[in-house]
Amino acid sequence: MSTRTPTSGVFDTKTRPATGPRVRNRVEVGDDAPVSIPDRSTANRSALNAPSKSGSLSRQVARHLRSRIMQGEVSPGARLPSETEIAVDYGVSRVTVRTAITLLESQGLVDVRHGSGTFVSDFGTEIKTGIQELRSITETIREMGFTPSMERHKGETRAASEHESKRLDLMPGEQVLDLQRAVYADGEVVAYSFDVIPTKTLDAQMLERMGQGSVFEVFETIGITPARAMAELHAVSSQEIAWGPQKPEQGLFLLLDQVHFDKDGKPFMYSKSYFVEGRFQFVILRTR
Amino acid sequence: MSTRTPTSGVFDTKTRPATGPRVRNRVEVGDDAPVSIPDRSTANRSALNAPSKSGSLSRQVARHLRSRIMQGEVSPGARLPSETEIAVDYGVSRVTVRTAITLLESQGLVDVRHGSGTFVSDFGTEIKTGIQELRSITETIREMGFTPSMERHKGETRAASEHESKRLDLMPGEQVLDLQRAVYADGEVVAYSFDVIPTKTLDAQMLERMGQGSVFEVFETIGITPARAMAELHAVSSQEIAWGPQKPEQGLFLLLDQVHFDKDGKPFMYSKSYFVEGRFQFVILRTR
DNA sequence: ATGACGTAAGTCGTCCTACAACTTTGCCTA
DNA sequence: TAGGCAAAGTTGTAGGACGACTTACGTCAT
Repeated sequence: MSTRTPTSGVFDTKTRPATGPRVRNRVEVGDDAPVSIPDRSTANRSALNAPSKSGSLSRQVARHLRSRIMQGEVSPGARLPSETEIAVDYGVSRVTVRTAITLLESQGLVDVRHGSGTFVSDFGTEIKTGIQELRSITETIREMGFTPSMERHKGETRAASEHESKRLDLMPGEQVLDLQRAVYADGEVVAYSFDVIPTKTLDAQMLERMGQGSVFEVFETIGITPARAMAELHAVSSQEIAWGPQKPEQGLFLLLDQVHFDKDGKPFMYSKSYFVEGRFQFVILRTR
Repeated sequence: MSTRTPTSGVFDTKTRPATGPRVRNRVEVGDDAPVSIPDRSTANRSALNAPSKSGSLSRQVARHLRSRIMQGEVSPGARLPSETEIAVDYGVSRVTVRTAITLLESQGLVDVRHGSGTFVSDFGTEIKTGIQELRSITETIREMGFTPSMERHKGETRAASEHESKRLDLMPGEQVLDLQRAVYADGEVVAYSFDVIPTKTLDAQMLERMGQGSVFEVFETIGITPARAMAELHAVSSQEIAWGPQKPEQGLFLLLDQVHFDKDGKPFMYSKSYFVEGRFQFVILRTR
């Protein structure tokens, strides 16, 4: 029985005025008035302004819904309010809500059933460390309940190789920061990270900070927001990758060969992350 | 320069009469149909009927667009026709096209830019198989332009192991079909597939057909629609997996250890797919 | 009382039309 | 020539309507 009875009180029904007037009249768009925002602000509508108002409206709604689901506002298997309800709640059109939900569905977070409703995936919340979500390794480790740490093995600037130039869309011979680090979780090595970062947009101070903590966090401070990464998966068996006292015996790794892009689609980092087989669990939710 | 000049002749202009009347009259489909569908069927609309008419209309459009892109009808970086054009072309509403494109975008196949157009993603490398999409191996191979084939190595019924029972939500000792096959693309082995299928819901004839072609297709015929799969990724190095004359030397594989669920969330297959390293390119688009 | 059946309400899927927001192009003006 | 502005094209959102599908419930015959 995976079909539950629609929980009526989920989400926010309680927090809304039950019989409010709910006005939605578009106040007569003035002829020459270039912009006129119709009066349809509401509780969650304004909530959208708080965390992140970047991107299209539907993406904002998607983000907001996502965070609410992740925070357990709706339990797995339970039904979401109808699209119409959500639309009214956020003060947006049903089209926008549908677009947002389509996004969440493609991420496997919810399950839309024609004629029945939209349900939170039964495993959707368990896989928040799924590989298809872009986040830093340290962040992921921390979220899994371990304490991340890093050991820098190498950190020097050099000319980019042809392969790297192609990936990073660089001119031949441009300088890059070559960063080689071991990643630990609770003192146990879980991955070896090889990052290549163009120095073009960085100053010396940034270069130094890159070696310390999370590369992602440094990027954030200079206004580069990682938006997506195109990753290739490979199985690798080699003794040339690891180093140090904890160097794994068999030399078996899962390689994530990836180029990171910012929100404008510009590549800003090329990295090869070798995850020690067995120490890190990669989960993918595959959908149609 | 990731922004290319919009190639004007992309997609289907060449394959259509350049200045033709652009007939858009209904071809057939008539029958006794009481419903009167507005006259907007067209070339690609009918094309939707051919390969796979399962799922919602927008999913059909998404599949069709996807296959066209995969087959290189539009080169990476080039612009797709406008949503309106596509809608007219397929004989569907723009909303449906938008839903389809949203899907493709979330899979990383295209890049939608407000006010500019929809572009085929250009990440330096050609887009290959997105791993987060759930499809049969044979289907994927076929879409990449190769001819898939299979060789059955083993196909017997036995009692499920404890591990398998847990994954498939079975009672202890229940019977399963143990299927071991090699997967070929153009005669070259690319993967070794180990499928475990409960026999509970199958008759003898189905069991036999399972061994022949795509398992997914057989499931489709009995009303079981694969909806999602929870997959674990591993790197494996072993000589115990492959067999036959094309057995790879180094025995290095990328393992996809996954449980398949139907649309109701019930598990119906547990499979371990060992992909020969280097023969199959897995791509993941990671987003925030 | 019980079971089968049909109906009605609720929900997602698609369609249509219209307009806002954004991008690109190219003409026009200073 | 450089800059700015207008227009055309494209995606994003809105609102209303109806079809398709699912579920719940009441009715009726057994």
